[in-house]
Amino acid sequence: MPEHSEKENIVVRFAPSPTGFFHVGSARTALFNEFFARQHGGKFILRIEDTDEMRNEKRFEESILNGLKWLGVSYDEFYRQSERKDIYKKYLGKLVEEDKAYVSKEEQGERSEVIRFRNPGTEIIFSDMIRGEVKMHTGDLGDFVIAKDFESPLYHFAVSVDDFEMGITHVIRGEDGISNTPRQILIQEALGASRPTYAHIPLILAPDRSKLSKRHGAVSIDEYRELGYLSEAMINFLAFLGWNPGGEQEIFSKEEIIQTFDLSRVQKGGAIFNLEKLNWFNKAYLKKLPQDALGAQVESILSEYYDAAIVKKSIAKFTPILLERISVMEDLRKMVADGEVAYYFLPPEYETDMLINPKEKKQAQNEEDLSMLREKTKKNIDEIVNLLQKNFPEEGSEAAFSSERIKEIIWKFAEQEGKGSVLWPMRFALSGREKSVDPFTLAEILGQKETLSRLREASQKLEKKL
RNA sequence: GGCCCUAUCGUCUAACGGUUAGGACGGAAGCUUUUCAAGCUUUAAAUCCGGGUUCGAUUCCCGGUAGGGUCACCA
Repeated sequence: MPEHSEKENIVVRFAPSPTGFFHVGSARTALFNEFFARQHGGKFILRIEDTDEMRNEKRFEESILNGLKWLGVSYDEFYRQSERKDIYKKYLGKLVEEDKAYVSKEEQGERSEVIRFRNPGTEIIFSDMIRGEVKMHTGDLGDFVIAKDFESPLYHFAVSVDDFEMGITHVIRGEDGISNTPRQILIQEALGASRPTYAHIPLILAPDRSKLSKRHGAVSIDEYRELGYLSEAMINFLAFLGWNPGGEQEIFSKEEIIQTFDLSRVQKGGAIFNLEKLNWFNKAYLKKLPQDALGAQVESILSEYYDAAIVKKSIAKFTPILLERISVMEDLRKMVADGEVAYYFLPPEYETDMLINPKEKKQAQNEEDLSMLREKTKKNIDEIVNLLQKNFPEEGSEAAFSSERIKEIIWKFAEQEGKGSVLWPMRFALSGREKSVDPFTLAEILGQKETLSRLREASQKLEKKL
């Protein structure tokens, strides 16, 4: 709701260096820049800081670009520092000419000559939108190196020149940049540039409160995307790490975030990257997605493991059930690996006595009790078969074979005999698992024919043990 | 170590001098078609410590402690 957008011409930049895969912390910095720019109708510049030829890699730049695209971050201008060497050279020459920098003979280090900044050693006070006034001495910085030679500017110099040339009004970056600020301000002053407003956002931490890095698991945006996380969830999660609009609503679309975003409400302390909360966000967004789109994804994953035709047949029925159990698409593969999906497609294999309700089985004192339980369980399964056959006379009337109808038919009998003694065996006969969806839903998914076949199979297995 | 930043439930956070310190994730318990899942309900759980200022401090100030960042011819 910014009404003042026209007044100030805001220009921000996101300036990553392509020396690693797109980190979630970087992603959040990019997002905060974008929120701020969009809210104020300002300009958002993407600047690849690739002055270190030894460490840059094209694949890292691609990772950043792909990640930004995935997060829906669009930029108004794009630059690579490696393509701007003439500009740096010009300013370097100017500073040397004005004796604000000088070519220095070196006794140690890689090369015998570098360009150093003539540090006036003044005290720098700058205001930070998040932290307030920050004061630092620059004397102990000495005459720091700003370029290896006229062709090879170093980070601080390139940043300062670019921020100046590009008219950057607000520098929004990670807290690790805070101690770089005085050096950059010194260079700005030498350049005659105006000073941007700073906002140093807190770092994203690992669970042990150290800086989040590869040894803590997935830290790159690429990994989360590949695991099937939804970009909406990632955006929401990242935005709420260190910032929140104050109310009790947690689910915010990117548009809503842009509307309410406020740098002065950004937290000062670092925030731990909490995967469980991310998963919760993901699940919430998963639920909001249209079922058929999700069904297509579920189908394509399951078809890798099971007969595609069978998967296709009842995809619409079990997609919602599967979705209830996962927070990320990738979890579906885990479910398959854990055998939690197979019974939809293949007749289950199990120990016969597993058909007996475990609560009853536990109470059995001896072989005789157990035998009686087998008999009772078989009787109950037979009755279920009987009821089903009686009520669904024609084979193949799949449409009528609904969970509601099945429940209606079985329910009275189940209540009569004890729900546990009827429902457990029924469910187990159909799934072969101690944990599964409820028997009625499962029966509907399997269809009349398969349901009866599995029940009869169970009955026969019990028969053999009697 | 120097400089700098930070400090509310386990975690993310709300409360910008007066609240039974609120919400969410996660945990526990209960309910539901005696398994799961989902859902709903309930519940445990925090102002780092010590001094000030003030009628009154989570909130303001100082000190301590703890954590973090940064100190390149990397970015």
